[in-house]
Amino acid sequence: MLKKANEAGRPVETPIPWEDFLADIVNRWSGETGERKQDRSKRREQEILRAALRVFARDGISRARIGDIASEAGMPVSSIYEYYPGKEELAYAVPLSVFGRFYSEYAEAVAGKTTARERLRLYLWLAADFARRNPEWSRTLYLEIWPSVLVGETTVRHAIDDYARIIVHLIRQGEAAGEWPAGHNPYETATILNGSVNQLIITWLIYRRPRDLMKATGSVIDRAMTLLGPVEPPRPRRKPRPGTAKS
Amino acid sequence: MLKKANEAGRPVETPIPWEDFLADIVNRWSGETGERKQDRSKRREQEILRAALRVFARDGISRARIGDIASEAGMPVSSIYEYYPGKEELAYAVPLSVFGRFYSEYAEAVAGKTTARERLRLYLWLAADFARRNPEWSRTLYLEIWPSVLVGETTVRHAIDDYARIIVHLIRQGEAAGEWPAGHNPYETATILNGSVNQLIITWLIYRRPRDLMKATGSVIDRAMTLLGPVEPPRPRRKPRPGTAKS
DNA sequence: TTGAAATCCGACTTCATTTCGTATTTTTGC
DNA sequence: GCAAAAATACGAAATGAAGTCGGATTTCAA
Repeated sequence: MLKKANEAGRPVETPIPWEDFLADIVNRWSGETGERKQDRSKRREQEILRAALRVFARDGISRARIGDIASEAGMPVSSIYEYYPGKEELAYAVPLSVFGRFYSEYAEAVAGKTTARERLRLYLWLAADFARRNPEWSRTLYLEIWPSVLVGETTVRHAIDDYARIIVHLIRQGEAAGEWPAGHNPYETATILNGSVNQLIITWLIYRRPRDLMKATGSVIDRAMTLLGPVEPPRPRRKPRPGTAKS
Repeated sequence: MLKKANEAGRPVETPIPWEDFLADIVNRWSGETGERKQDRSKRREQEILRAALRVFARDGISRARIGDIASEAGMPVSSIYEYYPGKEELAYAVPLSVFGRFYSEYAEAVAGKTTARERLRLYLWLAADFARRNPEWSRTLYLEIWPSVLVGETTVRHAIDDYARIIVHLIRQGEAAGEWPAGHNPYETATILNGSVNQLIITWLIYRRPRDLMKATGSVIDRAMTLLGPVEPPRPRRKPRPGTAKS
């Protein structure tokens, strides 16, 4: 097992087993949304969240009205306040309720993968695919919540931090396993990977371009991941040359 | 002159000279903010914008109150409405008033650069540096305006579109000049470059990390730009496509 | 200087968020 | 099962910020 040195005084913690690391995160976000005692209330809370998801995605958080969410959920306005202290808190609860599903999906899908490269590729790919399949959620998360100043010390912020943590972890994992060289700052690499995929998703959400999001995602991920190092150590480097002049 | 083929029916327009292309954009955003007749009004409008910039950056757009902006600017609330139809429009006007400065700075700094690679590198670098030097502006732009759903067919959106257009243009420029091969989709390359730098800026704005933004920016840009191709093509001896450029 | 246009500003209106007291339903103790 | 207690539901009323209006004031050009 390769032993990694600390850099810049930050504990690197490579030895944490991948399964534990991931399970920890999955558990943290798959919990129930609230702490309601009665069953009826739990159902009601779900209805509020589903209604809020739709209305927020349709009108944007700032233009959305609690009244609309209430009627969409089929209950009086004041009942919303029984569950959430205000509009802002509700807006933060909405993406969280879906975040757990993303991590679960990933945990299940990644089970068969053994290399850090495969795991990382799948992770980035799934992020885009999940956003594509849950457009109302991704609209609210990527266009309104994620970059917002308002995200102070909130729970959503921790969920988003975990999102990035996984990428950094996988980069270190690949270094430790010798899948790619360890020369670069993992945070910088993660910034490039994460930023590329986010940019792709955001552009798609706003402009519906590229038309085929997942095709572009595959292509962008593959290119960005070449920054990690050679695909397969023994293989001589060959640049992708898709545009052959003639067939 | 290199003739580029259209792809996906979108006009490519490579032949547009760089200077004209850039001057066009600089002019578009360096104009005056409003169409006020009196001098006093122009000063007043500037005061509103400056006050709004501060308050929006401090409280976030949704929490900011027009009343606070008014007192910060030393005028009654209703005077704000004399200049802007509402809070949302004011929020969009704020970043625009600074956008022109960014393009001007770039136009001036890029004047000496002759290769597309240098121009592109400077552009990305300046974006981060400008954000760092104007934290109130960048906070509002990157964390609230830029990704927002609310940015429908607004003027800010066009300003942001131009931001991305420049990147794509420079990538094509480098292809045309043989600085790097032309095999890749320029939009994908632009997504990676743009996304990486944006991610870096956003992370810095929220977490103040990396501590030294510009050092990290240099490093991230250099790495991401290696995706374009070899650093120095001594002589473009073999092009992927036949019949390209000058013999 | 002077009048028309531009601008200023305090009071008022509108509308969405949030609070509150009571009614209703669910759970708990026996 | 049956109260009593706890949890939840909801209408109405309060709060507060955004936005409107029309008369007063200032600017500018002739």
